[in-house]
Amino acid sequence: MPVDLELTPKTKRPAGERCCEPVVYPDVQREHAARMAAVAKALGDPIRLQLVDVLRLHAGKVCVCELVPLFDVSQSTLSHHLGKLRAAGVVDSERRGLWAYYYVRPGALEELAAWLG
Amino acid sequence: MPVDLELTPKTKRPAGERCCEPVVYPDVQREHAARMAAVAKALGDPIRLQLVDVLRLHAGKVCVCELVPLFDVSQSTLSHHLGKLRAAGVVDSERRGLWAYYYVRPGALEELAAWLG
DNA sequence: CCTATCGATTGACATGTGTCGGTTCAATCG
DNA sequence: CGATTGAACCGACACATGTCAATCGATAGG
Repeated sequence: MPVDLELTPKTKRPAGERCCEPVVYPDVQREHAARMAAVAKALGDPIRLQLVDVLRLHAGKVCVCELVPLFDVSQSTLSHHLGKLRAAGVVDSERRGLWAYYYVRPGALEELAAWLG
Repeated sequence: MPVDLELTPKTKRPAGERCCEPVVYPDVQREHAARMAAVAKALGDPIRLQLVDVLRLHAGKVCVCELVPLFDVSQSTLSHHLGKLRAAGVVDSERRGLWAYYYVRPGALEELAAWLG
């Protein structure tokens, strides 16, 4: 798990010699990082982060019509943000008749939270 | 602190009446969210997240010349990513002669980590 | 000095993102 | 049925982002 980079003391490279051993970042960790980066990216917009915040404060499911007035953007923009959150697996929705209810997918933030420690 | 959204049972609005009370998202929380979103955005790229990962695994400072061979991108691209991380306050660097050493700024991830809790 | 190295900066480019106004479509009410 | 409503979808647009090759400034070695 811990990538073992040796921190060699630096001297100017003697022309043609490599700076340091070609350390490899393990593939497992690469996929791990890619998944977490996708979640972080989804949270990387103030509106989306606030959406998740509100959704988490109500453990239950929240109707879109209650989310829209919270923000200073159009309904279509909000729908777009919700779509991004869903695409990233952070959130999911359930349609009941005319209304759509969103909720944070349980465990969706776990991996990232654990990594951030 | 907890935004109190009442989850009113939904019936079709009688034309002209508002869907729900205009609940306000407190400004304090807005700034809080903006700060965290900025950090999340910085972590929202696989390479940048891996950079932070490597930097954290070495509690100390890591030379750029050791970071470059870890990734499959050009030196200038990596420099660009490091610049973004620094701009977001996640990382800082220290120049020693010809070399630049990067490290994760202590506490930089705390707020986001606590929120993800 | 002259030259090579480290790492940041610049310019260019294709692609992605946030935003909006309209439109669409299913569900609902009268 | 016909009209209305909630919410997703569709361009369109300006702007940001990730990437590279090329260049530059500072530093170090010979």
